[in-house]
Amino acid sequence: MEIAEPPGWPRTPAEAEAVQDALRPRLDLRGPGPRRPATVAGLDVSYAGDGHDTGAPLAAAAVVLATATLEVVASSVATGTAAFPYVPGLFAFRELPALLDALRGLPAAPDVLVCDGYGLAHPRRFGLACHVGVLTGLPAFGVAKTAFVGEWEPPGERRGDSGPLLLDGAEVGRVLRTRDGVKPVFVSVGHRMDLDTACALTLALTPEYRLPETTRRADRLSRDALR
DNA sequence: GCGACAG
DNA sequence: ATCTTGTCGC
Repeated sequence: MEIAEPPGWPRTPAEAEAVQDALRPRLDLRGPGPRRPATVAGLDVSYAGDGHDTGAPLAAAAVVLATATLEVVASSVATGTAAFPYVPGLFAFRELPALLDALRGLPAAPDVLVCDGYGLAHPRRFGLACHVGVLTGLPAFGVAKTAFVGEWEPPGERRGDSGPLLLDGAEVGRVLRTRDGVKPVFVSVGHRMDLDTACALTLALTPEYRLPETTRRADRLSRDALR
């Protein structure tokens, strides 16, 4: 798929925040999410050695699944190096260059992008899923494995149970149980999506495991590409 | 000021 | 994120 090259990549935290502020006006949080997405792409990045080092070798993967059958219909990998230090809140800049390269390798644009991390549930309300969504123009949301910001209460123990992730009184995400009695995941919208649709899609992508099949496939592909 | 902090 | 042994359970 085609993706316009961003103006430039930041090298310092201050520059990174400036980029976020420049992209923020392009965020589309209106209206419902995609009606009936035929395909969903999972994105993930794996590192060699210490994932904190700048310059660490990495591999980014994009795996497209048919929403109905969860079968892989396309995939792409891109290797590179971490061009930005790991800074909670700015970690999108570490993975973005390689992730966009991986997406460019796809034969066609998927209907939705699922990121391994956060969207609006972010200190500056602009996590990885927001960057990816704005830069590709595609609907995007994030599914994170651990808490980052906001207040929340553990949801019920059954798959499908959920509760709000609140930041300053606003629901910026949802804590969702994808498996009975298993630690919940944190879902938040990135671009051209609504929370209900994002949570419904997350459940559709987790018929067997806690994490979405999309991110599981992308994780395996990126990890394999590293060796 | 101190600690916590997606991957 | 990655580095690792053993262990519990379907």
